[in-house]
Amino acid sequence: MPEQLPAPGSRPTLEAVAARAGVSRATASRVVNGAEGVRTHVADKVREAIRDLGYVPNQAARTLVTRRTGAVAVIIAEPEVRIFSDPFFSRQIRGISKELTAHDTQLVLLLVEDRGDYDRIERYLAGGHVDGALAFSLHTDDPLPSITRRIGMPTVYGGRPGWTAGSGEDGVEYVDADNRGGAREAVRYLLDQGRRRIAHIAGPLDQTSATDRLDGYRDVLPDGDPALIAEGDFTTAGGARAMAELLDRGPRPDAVFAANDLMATGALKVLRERGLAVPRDVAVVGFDDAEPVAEAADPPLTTVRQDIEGMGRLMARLLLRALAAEPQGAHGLPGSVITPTALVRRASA
Amino acid sequence: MPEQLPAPGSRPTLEAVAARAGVSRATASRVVNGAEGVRTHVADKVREAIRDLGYVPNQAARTLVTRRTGAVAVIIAEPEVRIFSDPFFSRQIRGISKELTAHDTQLVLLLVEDRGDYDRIERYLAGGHVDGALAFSLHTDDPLPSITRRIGMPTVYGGRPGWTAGSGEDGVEYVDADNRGGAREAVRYLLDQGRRRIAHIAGPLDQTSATDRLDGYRDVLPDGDPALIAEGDFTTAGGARAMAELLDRGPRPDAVFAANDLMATGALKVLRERGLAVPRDVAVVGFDDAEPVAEAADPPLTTVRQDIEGMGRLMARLLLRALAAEPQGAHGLPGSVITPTALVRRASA
DNA sequence: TTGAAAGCGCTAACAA
DNA sequence: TTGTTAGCGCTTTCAA
Repeated sequence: MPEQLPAPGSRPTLEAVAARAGVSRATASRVVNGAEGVRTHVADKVREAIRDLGYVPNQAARTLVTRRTGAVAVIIAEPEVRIFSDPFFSRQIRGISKELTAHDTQLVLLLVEDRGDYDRIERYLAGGHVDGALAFSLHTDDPLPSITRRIGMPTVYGGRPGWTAGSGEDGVEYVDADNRGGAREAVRYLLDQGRRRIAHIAGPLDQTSATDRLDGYRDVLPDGDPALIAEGDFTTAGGARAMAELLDRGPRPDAVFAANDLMATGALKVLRERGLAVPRDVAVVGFDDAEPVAEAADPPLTTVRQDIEGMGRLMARLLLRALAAEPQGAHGLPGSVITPTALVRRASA
Repeated sequence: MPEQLPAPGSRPTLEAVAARAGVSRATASRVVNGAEGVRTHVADKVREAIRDLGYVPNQAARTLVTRRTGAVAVIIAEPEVRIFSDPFFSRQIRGISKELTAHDTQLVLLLVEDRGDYDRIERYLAGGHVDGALAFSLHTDDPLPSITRRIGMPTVYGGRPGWTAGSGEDGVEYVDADNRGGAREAVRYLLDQGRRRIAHIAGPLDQTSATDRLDGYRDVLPDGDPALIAEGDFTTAGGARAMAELLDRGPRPDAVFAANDLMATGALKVLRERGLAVPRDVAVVGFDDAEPVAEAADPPLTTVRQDIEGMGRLMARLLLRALAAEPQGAHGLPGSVITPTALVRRASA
């Protein structure tokens, strides 16, 4: 007769499992955690009790003693507009989720609505809810890095942070696409097609993905006309605005390289409205190969593909590696990773 | 001299706060939790100690005794394709996140990749990681409801579950848009425009959002030609396929009501390819008013808007209410909620 | 190979 | 109004 009958409505504890299997709590714990040195016969009995009782370990109790939560925070701080119009985030989260799941780690999503939210985020991270963090799209003055540093939370960034000059010095680890190289390839391609006035619709220049792509454009066209560069904001509307600006400014460009597909779509729309044929009059190249935007565009977009889901997986993998290396505390993370891009040819250029 | 010096690298505990403030742990706890009956002077001293030490309560310890985690799971089980091409989810998550944040509740994201994942989900929910769950897009045979029922996890669904005939009987609570009413409005509008052969591109008929919209279409056209109905899958490609089918089948429709905007976009593309003018030859109406798809479409889509973010907020609110009512255990949730839709007129019809 | 026992940090009776 | 105390369910020495 087990003396530890579970209270009605509550879940069975390890104590109950132990009692049912006729062993001590310690032994039951060993079996649950797959530790060595338990006689197979005993282990089997424990497993049977676990099955019978439908036992599931209580995470809070476990965390309290191990100081590990088995959870990772994903922090997304991005103005409303972009999160929704850009499939980028959901794709990357998908990659992250796959990798975390494969390692029995949970994903806690923290959406930052406004600046004041950072207090909440800091409290949350410091409260021991998660073992590490993944963060995206940092602007130059983002308070997150100083927070994670202060509380010693291992963090991997998606996209090169604005304050990092080159590759991962100062201990910041990140995963990014080869934005600069991809941009170079796009512009070179347009050049090879015989285009001579190649414009660029840049993203918001407080984001490194935007500046890196602009840098790539300039690498190929170092003596380009500055009037051929307009700044957008990574949205369709912004792309349209920039395209209109470009057309109004002076001699018509015969090609446009937009820093993402959404802006390229906006450009397409303006070109159509103005009666310009794509690619005959103006060739258009985007960036991202965003699903379904790029393929569904009219005409379908030639664009620079980046493996977004793969980048997400990579971020998770780097973080998990860091966590395995040091249970908690200072970073000391290894280098960052730059993933390759590839030009995808469709009808727009 | 406080005898409880925090171990190096670890965070200060309530014990340390109490020692520094010269009170007992219980009193410190009362201050942290804003309980009544602590002299202001004492409370101030405790708060000062909290500030000085940078104390943040340990969630695991708290959860262990209160049996509350302050976290809610959001479970998304949807084939890859749709999650990424449809802004629906990110929008709804946004609404959920806002509401949860406002109530100091965390959002744990569980993405279901395949059927086998449900074991993991069940273990997770049973492990006391979260107080409740929000789930989406249940197909008729989804195993989730039986799981949440078995382990007594309060759950609110997004979209009417397939096994529910009408409104929230059998204790299932959900939030859904007025799919049927919205569909009726769309079809009536086309009728009012003088359209006579109105086709419908339905969504996958194992989802209630698809069947409800089809029902709305049939409400208005009870004697319609069955050849005017084609089934899609809520993707652009599926919409294109269905539109092609419709055109190949027989007398050309002069209007199409697609069950979502993505499929409407696909239809638009096929119509354009076949040299049919929209809306002159064929009027097109979508559903969702998806950002940026509907507005960016060519021509911009007339569509049925639903307040997706609001639905997300509502889901969270219902769940939080249920959690407040009963700390844990059986459901007994109040009724479900149907939110209104509105026709948005643009150029396509 | 197993068990006894000491906490992890916190809340919540109950006493004072 | 405050303090003492008994756990919450688990892991992990340490001894047997």
